[in-house]
Amino acid sequence: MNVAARAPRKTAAKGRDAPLVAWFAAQGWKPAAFQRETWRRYLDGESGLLHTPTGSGKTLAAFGGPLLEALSDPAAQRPVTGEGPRVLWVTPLRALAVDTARALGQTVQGLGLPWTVALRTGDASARDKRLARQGKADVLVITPESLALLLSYADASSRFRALRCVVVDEWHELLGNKRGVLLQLGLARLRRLSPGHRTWGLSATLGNLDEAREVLLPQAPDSVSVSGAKPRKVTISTLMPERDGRLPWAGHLGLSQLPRVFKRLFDVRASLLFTNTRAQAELWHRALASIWPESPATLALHHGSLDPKLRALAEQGLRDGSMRCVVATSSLDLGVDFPAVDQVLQVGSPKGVGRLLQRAGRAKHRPGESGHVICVPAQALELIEYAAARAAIAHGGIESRPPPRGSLDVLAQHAVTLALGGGFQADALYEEVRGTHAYAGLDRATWQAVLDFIVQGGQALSNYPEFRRVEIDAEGCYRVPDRRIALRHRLSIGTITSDGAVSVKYLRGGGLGSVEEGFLARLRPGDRFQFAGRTLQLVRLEGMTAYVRRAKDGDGPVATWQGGRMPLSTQLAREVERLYAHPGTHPEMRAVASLLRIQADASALPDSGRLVAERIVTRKGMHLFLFPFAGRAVHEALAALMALRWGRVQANTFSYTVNDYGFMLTLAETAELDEALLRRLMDPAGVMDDLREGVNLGELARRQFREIARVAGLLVPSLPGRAAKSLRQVQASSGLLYDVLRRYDPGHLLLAQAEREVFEFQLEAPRLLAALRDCQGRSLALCEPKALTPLSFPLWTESLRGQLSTETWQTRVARAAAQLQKRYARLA
DNA sequence: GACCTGCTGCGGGTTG
Repeated sequence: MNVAARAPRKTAAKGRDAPLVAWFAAQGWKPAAFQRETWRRYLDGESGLLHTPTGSGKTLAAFGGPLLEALSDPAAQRPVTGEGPRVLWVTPLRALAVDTARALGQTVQGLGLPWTVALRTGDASARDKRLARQGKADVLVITPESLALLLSYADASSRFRALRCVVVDEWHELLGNKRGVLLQLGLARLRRLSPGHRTWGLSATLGNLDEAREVLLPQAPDSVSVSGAKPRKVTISTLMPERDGRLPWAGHLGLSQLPRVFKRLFDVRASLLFTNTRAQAELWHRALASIWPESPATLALHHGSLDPKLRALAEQGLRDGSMRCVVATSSLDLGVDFPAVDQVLQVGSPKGVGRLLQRAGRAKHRPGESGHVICVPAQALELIEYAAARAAIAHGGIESRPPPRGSLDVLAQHAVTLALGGGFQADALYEEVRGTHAYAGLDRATWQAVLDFIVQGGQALSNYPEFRRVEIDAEGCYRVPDRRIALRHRLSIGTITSDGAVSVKYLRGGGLGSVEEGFLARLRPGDRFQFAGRTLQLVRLEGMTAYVRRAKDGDGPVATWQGGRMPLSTQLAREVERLYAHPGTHPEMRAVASLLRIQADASALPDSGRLVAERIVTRKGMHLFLFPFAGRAVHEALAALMALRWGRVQANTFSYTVNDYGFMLTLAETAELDEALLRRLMDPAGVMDDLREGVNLGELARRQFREIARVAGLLVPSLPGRAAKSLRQVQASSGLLYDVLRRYDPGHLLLAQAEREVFEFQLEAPRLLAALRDCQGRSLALCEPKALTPLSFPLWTESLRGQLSTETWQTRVARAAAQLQKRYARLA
């Protein structure tokens, strides 16, 4: 149930919240209706989810309840002495934790409560860590990982006795991933240790808000979502191509828009320029720096592979207003607000509705003012995505974040944590974890397999003592007897895994960040490369550290990373598809009108009820282009699937290229193709079996297994301060484990988990199935255009990339583009 | 003349 905050009801009017209202008044504020509503519900003993945009007083809404409770009860004001905390505040980000701890501390002080507020994250002060550890903090701000750590101490059960309230900030960020699952387990533990406390989640707008509440509060199925302040209106504008200035048909960098972006940057004081990839951010930063008229210190770069010190510098500049522009990736999507930012720009595809909203919201918060983002297209078809995002926002079509279920690696980790944290009884813990959303369906046999796994590693590994982590004592209690195992486990707590990266350092010390081994492998000492917004020269590579010196200038490749795939979200893709057929009045659609005319004339326009297929024969062979608009990952699986099935009908050699709109299947030999065959190739029946055969499942599962093995505690983590392990080392140990298990214990729970995750995450099987079913219901427009079309051209250029040098590639693309332009000139 | 693909997040210590 979703309730909007109304005027406070009678109970509140009776004045239970008077102390806070008075305090607010003294600050010159007036509590909002949703705040008083949240306080009232808290005082009535309720848990719930508070749905409200950032910067709207949600902190005081969530903190107010426990404050009021304490103000009316002298016993609750007494500082805790080992049984604390009273309030546990969970946030997914360290930086946010710091900010929150400060804000909560000021409030506590302002109200004259003798409480201690402490921060418990990896980088918290020793004092704060000690307070947390000894249960002497009244208010504790913590991350899901640090909470797991606290639960791993033998006296954990006595350190949460005073708990009255748990607040989970930015719950939408955790809901859809394994970090959220780890937190679900932690919360279930807290409910056991301290029955009766209340839990409040804070969430931004989300497609599955009700589900978000149910996952957070499985123990309170009739709890409510309180809607806070109205979400800020967000407007989207596009840096339209100038009259006659056309946009490229392919590509994603957007540097052709540099002069116009540059002008926009100097219209205001401070801007955030968002890109989709780290390499793209590096390129844009470099391009801007080459024409930057002000002090270089006013332009900065921010992404996840930069040294935290460099990132902090950029953030500080945004905070104190000295920064003019920061080029950033998602590393600045979240977290602390930067009131000095006047304007947000997004280069290239927004990828998702929620993502664009989030970025738009990073601009200055002024009461009553709407959020705004200026979209900068890198290629023509992206214009449609901007219009689609605007349309989706208008009717509230925002993405859901589906919560994971049954992640046995996380469960195994949690079980070892609790075995450390005073030990557990199998049956009691079974009931406890079944109380979470993620493991509500856990059966006895699987639970037993998890227990066997932590006790002896499973049958194939039982001879190796390092996998026998947990012992069962005479009372049937599961415990960790070995201190080394305890240390190892605490070191590998958490669900975030990443492969070893090479850190980049100056000879005289001073880290710049990290790059991937694969990128450095292409360089020799003396070579130059672009990273961290600088031109660097590689001096030498020592283990997992690259020593560099600053190069005056010169080229060299820009650092690249092989990150996630970020497929276009289903919501956005559907909207894009709809706009092709029903352009409406969006200015972006007017700008692509001639392009759509070409597409319609030479082939057909996509539509919600129509699937466009193009068959084009070139010297290379026969190309089939198909446009299901289902995102990269799905298209990859779909292309593999169709190649396999087609090969069964007729022997041939297949290759494919994919993007977010569709894929291109290339056949070495020309083949017959009609609608009936196409439909057969896309038949949803038997998809799973065919995928198993068609994609290299073994290799995918091997990779997925590496991450699962880490979370489950099978891989020995490198100790802090010691050299990081190279990818090859980790690959070797996880690969060995994988092979051993496959051979001697093929039913091992983690192997099954790896395969499941390959289907779910890498192949996006649920979305693939949905796409296939959806295609079944559509009419087919099987066209045979004489030349590449606006939709097929980008895929064709993509397919050339692997085969040609950059230069030849450029020439080929340019020539093809020129030919196309001539052919289509009469239409455009 | 149009072109360089792929994000983010966390985490030790039983002592000073």
